[in-house]
Amino acid sequence: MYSAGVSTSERLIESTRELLWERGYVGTSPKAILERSGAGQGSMYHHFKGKPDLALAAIRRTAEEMRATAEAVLAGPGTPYERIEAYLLRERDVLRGCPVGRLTMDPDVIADDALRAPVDETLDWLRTRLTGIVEEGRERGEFAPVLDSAEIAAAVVATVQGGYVLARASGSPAAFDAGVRGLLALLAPRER
Amino acid sequence: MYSAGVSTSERLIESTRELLWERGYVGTSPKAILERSGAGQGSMYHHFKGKPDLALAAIRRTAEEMRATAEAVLAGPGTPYERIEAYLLRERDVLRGCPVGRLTMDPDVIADDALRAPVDETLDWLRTRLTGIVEEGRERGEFAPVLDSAEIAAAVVATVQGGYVLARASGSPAAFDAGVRGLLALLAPRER
DNA sequence: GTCTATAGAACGATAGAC
DNA sequence: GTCTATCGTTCTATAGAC
Repeated sequence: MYSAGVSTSERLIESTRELLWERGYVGTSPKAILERSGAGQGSMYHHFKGKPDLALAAIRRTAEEMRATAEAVLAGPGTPYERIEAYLLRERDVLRGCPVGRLTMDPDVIADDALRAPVDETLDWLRTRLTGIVEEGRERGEFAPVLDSAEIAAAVVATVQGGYVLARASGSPAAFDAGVRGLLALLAPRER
Repeated sequence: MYSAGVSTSERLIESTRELLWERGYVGTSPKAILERSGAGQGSMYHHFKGKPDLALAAIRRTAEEMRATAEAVLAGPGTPYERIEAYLLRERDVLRGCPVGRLTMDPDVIADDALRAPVDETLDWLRTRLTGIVEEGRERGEFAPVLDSAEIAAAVVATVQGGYVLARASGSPAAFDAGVRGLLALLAPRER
């Protein structure tokens, strides 16, 4: 028998994902999740052990989605520089911030190893993925040999994460764009 | 008549500053502030209109302090590159994150123009200050003329703010250091 | 200026009927 | 599997004594 819509547990997870992105873990209450999902109190505690358990399911899915989105761009065509450029310039809802990175400012997420793990793994995967691309560019002569691939990769991810901070502080995506363009200018292959 | 210790309103502000840094605005309750400061319920509402008012006083002071700390390094001796390097490498309690930047992930701070203002102004001041230093370096020939000073400044601030994210995600300051070193390597004056 | 008492709402979770 | 009812606590704020 096919359901006309989505399952209750599915709606709970999706509503939690939205709220975690908007308000973080500390700022998201079970009550708000229930209101958004349309589920009742009992349903939530039937499908999940509690707020941390539901949040974990939501965070895991968000992390997985972020990874897939990044991979789609990073595995695209072009030189290493062009692929990094594509990643940095890809369309983003800048003022909403990074749904994964923002969780690092949540004390209850950082304090809980299970909740922090998917955040850590995702950002670590991204750095490792970018390290490989930078390394490829170094071997090709696109990037200077003196550069450390892992350090450049960290700088790329940090610029994005920090760009969100600047944009949200100023209420405009302009600061994010400026930081990204600055980094790309520094990274750009130049005649030497 | 001199007080033996600090005033109650002073202790309230300092306790709020600590809690905002550790737990953010949403995660900080008046009750927690009272417990940490040792003040009673009545004292807090005598000196401040409520949580937002007290938080505003705390945020303003933290912003002022951050600006003074940055200025102390940026106004130091050395070439523009050396001063930026000194800023990036200055000792930090990396895992605690930035007491100002972390507030951008707080929905209630971003939603309140009065609370967001000191955050915006501080990061904006920092970018402007760095823009001037980069511009000076460009004029001296330390940085390539093709570089946009404001964009480089934004990249510098973003790397720091994003470095905190990476460090907190991984539970280690190493990722912060890597990003900073990556940026410095890209920025370093090279023979051309 | 500080204290205790109290308020109404929201928090996170559980119980038990259906 | 979903619902309503309820629990004990915390949240933010106010009242009023001292």
